[in-house]
Order: sequence, then structure tokens, then C-alpha cells
Amino acid sequence: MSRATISDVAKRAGVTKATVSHTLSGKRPVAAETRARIEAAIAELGYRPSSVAQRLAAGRSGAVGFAYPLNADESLGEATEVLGVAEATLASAGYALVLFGGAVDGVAALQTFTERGLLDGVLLGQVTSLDSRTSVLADGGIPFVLLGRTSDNSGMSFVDTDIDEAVEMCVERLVVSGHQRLAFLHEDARRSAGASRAVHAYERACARRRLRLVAPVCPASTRAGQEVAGRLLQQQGDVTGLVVGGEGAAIGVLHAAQHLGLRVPQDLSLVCLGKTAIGNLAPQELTCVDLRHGEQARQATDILLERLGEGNAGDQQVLIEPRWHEGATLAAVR
Amino acid sequence: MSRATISDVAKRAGVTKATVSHTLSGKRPVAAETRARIEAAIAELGYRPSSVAQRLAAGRSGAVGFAYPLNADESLGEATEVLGVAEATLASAGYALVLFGGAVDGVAALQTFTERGLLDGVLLGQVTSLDSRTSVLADGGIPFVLLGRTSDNSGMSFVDTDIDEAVEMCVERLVVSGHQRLAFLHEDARRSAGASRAVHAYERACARRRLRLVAPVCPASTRAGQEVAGRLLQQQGDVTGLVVGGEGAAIGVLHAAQHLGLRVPQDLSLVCLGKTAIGNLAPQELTCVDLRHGEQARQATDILLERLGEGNAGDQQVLIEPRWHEGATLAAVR
DNA sequence: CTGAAAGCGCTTACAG
DNA sequence: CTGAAAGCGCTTACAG
Repeated sequence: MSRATISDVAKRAGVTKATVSHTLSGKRPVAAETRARIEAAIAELGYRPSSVAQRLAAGRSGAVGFAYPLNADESLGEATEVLGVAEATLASAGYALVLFGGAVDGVAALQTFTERGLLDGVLLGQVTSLDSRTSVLADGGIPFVLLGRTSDNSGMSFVDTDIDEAVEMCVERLVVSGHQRLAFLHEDARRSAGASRAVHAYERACARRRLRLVAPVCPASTRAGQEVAGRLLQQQGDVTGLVVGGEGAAIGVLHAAQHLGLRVPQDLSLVCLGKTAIGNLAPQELTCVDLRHGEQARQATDILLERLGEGNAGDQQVLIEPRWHEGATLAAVR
Repeated sequence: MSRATISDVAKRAGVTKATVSHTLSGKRPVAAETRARIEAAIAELGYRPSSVAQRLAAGRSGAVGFAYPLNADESLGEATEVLGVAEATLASAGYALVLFGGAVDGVAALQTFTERGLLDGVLLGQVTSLDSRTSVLADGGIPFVLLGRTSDNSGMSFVDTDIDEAVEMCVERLVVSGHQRLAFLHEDARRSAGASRAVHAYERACARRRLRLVAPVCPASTRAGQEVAGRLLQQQGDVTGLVVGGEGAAIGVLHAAQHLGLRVPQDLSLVCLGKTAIGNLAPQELTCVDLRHGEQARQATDILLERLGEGNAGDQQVLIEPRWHEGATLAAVR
């Protein structure tokens, strides 16, 4: 009792495979009576079309790859949100999400799978400034959309968070609340395209307002946030407002303030770039700007699906507008 | 210039498709000289066998499904660890990991994909006591392995963390350090098989040692941990040792202690069930028992691969031995 | 509205 | 050691 095939159904309904196929796809009209017979046969046999066979015949795989390294502790919240949204969006369009996690052999695995025709399209996460994966995909002629962007994005579709706008928002809110002595704790600009862009945006925001520029490098971990903020607050005791890249580091800043006897937000205001489930682990609700990674994933997936559908959809380059989130770590300067 | 096929290679090398196929698979001997010609042709044409075609012909899909709902904020650390390990393990065996995230339509999606022959096997995460997904897979005759277990696991393979042993370990360590007034903050026993097992293990551990039983329900979030612990510590001021299910809640307990002016570990000791990247967000290093979710995922994947390989591998039921992790939140009672 | 047939790109007995 | 051919389970022009 192995699986029923389209031939079994056709035989039982007294028609040819072609007619069964067309009732299923709706690509050509079928008489109501014939259709009824076929549907009955399908039900009786418990027939399910084989995806693999459909794909061989149709020349598509029905699967989309999502390259997203899962080894980075810093992006836990982002990872689950982005993956969850992409999976749900793809599933409702009938596509399977094939996960590519490995950072090291990421390119090789991706290349293997696309070359072997297993993937109709690819979503690329954790994009770096010069991302070798883009050329692999472009060479393979396979549609792909970046979550993020590289330094040269001509001829590619991407959906990125608007980190420039987000940084500007943070500085503006702090300044409006009377803060003049700011600092920006950020990841090394060489580490990612986003980090680099954030630093430049911060420099511009300060220059425009003639603010002193203090921007120490700070890895995105809680431990690093605590250390860097601790050192900074002792050396530059006049700082009243902090912009921090990421919730992990922001939580570390709260720990540092705690140890120094500084109250947040009375003595020190803190705003954070990004809002994910990680924020729920903070001792106070973080005031932050939501970069909306979920929305980013949704739009990137939609764009990819669009390109898979017709094929003649042009490139789309989208920036997701950040949203301010009122928390409990920003107050007017005293 | 579309992709080269096996026929192109055969033509160019002056052999038949069969010979090309066999040089690739090694399933029958090929003369060295012939092999050289074929390999040259493959290189010149940049030929890659089509996975889809191979699968149709061979009757396998080369893909493994991983059902793991990504919506639960509480299991962020576990999710990324488990997915990362499973993906890497599968990739090195040449299998693709197809992600099924949705909790609600999880069963339906899984059923659809398995019925359509897209999945050779399935890894089932976030298993509940009565998990409807197991019957779907069993009916479909598709090999699967649980990460966790249900209430009746006969005829199924699973790899679970040994939560009973982990709870016992926590209680024992606290008691050895002189703590006699304990409490266990745990998720509702009805919520998952693991939670239920943990509660019973705790009850046994206390009964055996004639300890007072205090075990309030506490959702796995930081907010809940803070609230429940705050209430408990005010009402039962004599408690000196806490066992907490999950790092999110444990971090909340630390916040509560902080607000009540209790020092950890001097005034209050805390041990936590589970160790993931979430622990790095805590203000102090948590003393905990590592349930080793990564190891769990690795073994579950290996067992599944074994069953896919030969097919006559019997059921395997494995418990992962927990490991104690010394942190900074446990001290001898004063 | 429906059928007969070729084809998608492989694998695998069956012969030799 | 290699070839000729059937078959995996579908889809899709081409006819009627």
C-alpha cells in the first residue's frame, strides 16, 4: 500500500492523467461531472501530488533558502523574529524555507544547493559590506533579496532597516530632552555595514548640532556594555545621555549604572537602537527605537515571492521606517 | 545557456548517461580513462546534478523537516542553539533543513509536506505531553525523532534532557550548602511535559529530604520571575534558596532581590534550570545546570540520519545527562 | 471539454 | 567495464 499516484487516480476516475492534473491546477476547464468523479477518486485513494515530481516537471523547486548564521549570540532576538516571519510568509505562499545557518561554509553550501537547482530563490540575512554570497547567487542567476545591504547594491533588491534615521531619532530625542553631553556605544564600524552606517550617522548628527563627539567601540554583549559604559561614566562623568547599539549592550549599561550608583533615568538617560524580545530581560523597560526586523523580513519575503511569481518584477530597494518606543530610561536632563 | 544536464555530459564524453551517473555515485566500477573523460566534461560544462531529478528517480527528497515554533519569547536561547546545531549536522550529511515554525497550522503544514513526499524525515521540537504531530507522522510512515517526549513514547525515538536529574541536582547542591528553606519557581505543569516532570521531581526531592514544599507557578519571562519572586520573598521571608526554571525568570528573580535589598548569593541563593546564551544577559553569572540543548539536537539529528540511512535501525530513547555549571549565585547559608 | 504523448533529469535493473 | 531502456510522477504543448 504505497502512495497513490496521479495514474491511479486517473484510472479510477476513468480519465487521463492530463485531466487529473488540470483539475488540480485549474489551468484549463474541466466539466463539473468529470471534476466530481476525479475529486471522489482523490478522496478515496488519499492521493497527494508528489512535490518532487511536480517540481521536476515544472522546473521549479518550491523551496526558498534563507541564509542566516545562527551562531551569533548578539542577535538572538532578531534571529527568531526574522526566521519566524519569513517562514510564516513563505508557508502561506506554499513555499518551504530551507535554512542555511553555517557562517564558515555558508557560501559553499548555498552554492551547492542553488547549483543543484534545489532553491527557487534566496533570502540573505546578516549581510556584510562586501558579501561574497551575492556574487555566487548573481552568477547562478537565482533571484535573491538582501535583508540589509552591501556597499554596492546596484542591480540587487534589498530591504534594510533605516539605521541612519534611527540614530538621528535617538540623538534628537535626547537633545530635545535637554541632553548635551552624549555618547554612542557602538560595534566596531568594520564589523558590519550597519555598524559603519550608524557611526557615520551619529557623527553627522553631532556635527550638525555642534555636540562633542564621544563614540567608544562596544561589542554587542551585556558584558561589553557593562565594561565600556563603566569606564566611560567614570572617565567622562558629565555624560548624561547614552545611545547604545543593541539591547544586549544596553542591559549591560544598566548594570554599570547600578554599580556606580547612578539612577536611570534620573541621573543618566539611555536610548537603545533596536527592539526585540531581548528587551524583555532588562531590569527596566528600555526606551528605544524599533528597527522592525519582523516587518523587514515580511517585506523582503514578499519581494522575493513577487519575483518568483512573474519574473519580470524589477529590483526593489526598501528602507523600513523606524518607530520610536517610549520606555522608562529617558528623562529630561536635570 | 541553461544548465548542463547529464545527457550533455554523456554526449561530450562519448558515453551514456548510465556511465556518467555511476561515476558520480560510485555504485559500479568505471575505467580510469573513461572516468577521466567524464570528469573533464563535467568540469568543462560546469555540470551539477539536479537534486530534484535525483530525488524523483531515487524516491527520496534529501530534506529533513524541523518543526520548531519560533513564536515563544521564552525559548530564544534554546531555539537558536538547537536550530544551529541541527542545521550544521544535517548539512554535513548532505541534507537540507526545512523549517516549520508555525504553532497553530504546524500540524497541517507538516502533514501537507510529508504527504507530498517532500520530507525524508522529521525532527520534532517543543514537544507537548499529547502531541498530535506524532500521530500524523506515524500514520504517514515517515521517520521522526522527538526533541523531548510525550506521555507515551512507545515505538518512538526521542532525545530529551534529563530534567528529573537536573532538578535533583539543584536541590542537592542547595541542601549541601546548608539551605533548608527552598522554593521552586516553575512553569505551569499543564503547559508542557517537561514542566510537569520538573514539578514532580521537585516534589520527590523535597519529600525524600523532608523539606517544606514551596513551588509557585511562574511563567518563563523575566517580568513573571520578578513578580513571583517578589511576592514569595515578602510572604515567606525565611526562604534562602531558590530553584528557577529558565534563565529569563532567573534574571527576574535577581531584579526582585535587588529591589528588596537582598544580596545574591549572600542573602539568597539561586540556581537555574538551563543554560543558554540568555544567561549572558544576567547581572551576575547564574549558577545553573546545563541541560545541553545543543547536545540534545546533535544526538537527535544523528539518530534520524541513522534511520534514514539503513531503515532498520530500531527506536532509540536517550536522556542527555545534565551538567552542573558553577556561577556566582549560590553560596553556603549563613 | 478531453486525450495521447513527449518530456523534465536523473537512477537502476537487465544484458552483454 | 559499458550500453540500451524503462521508469520515478508529474506538466504541458499539440490535437481533436
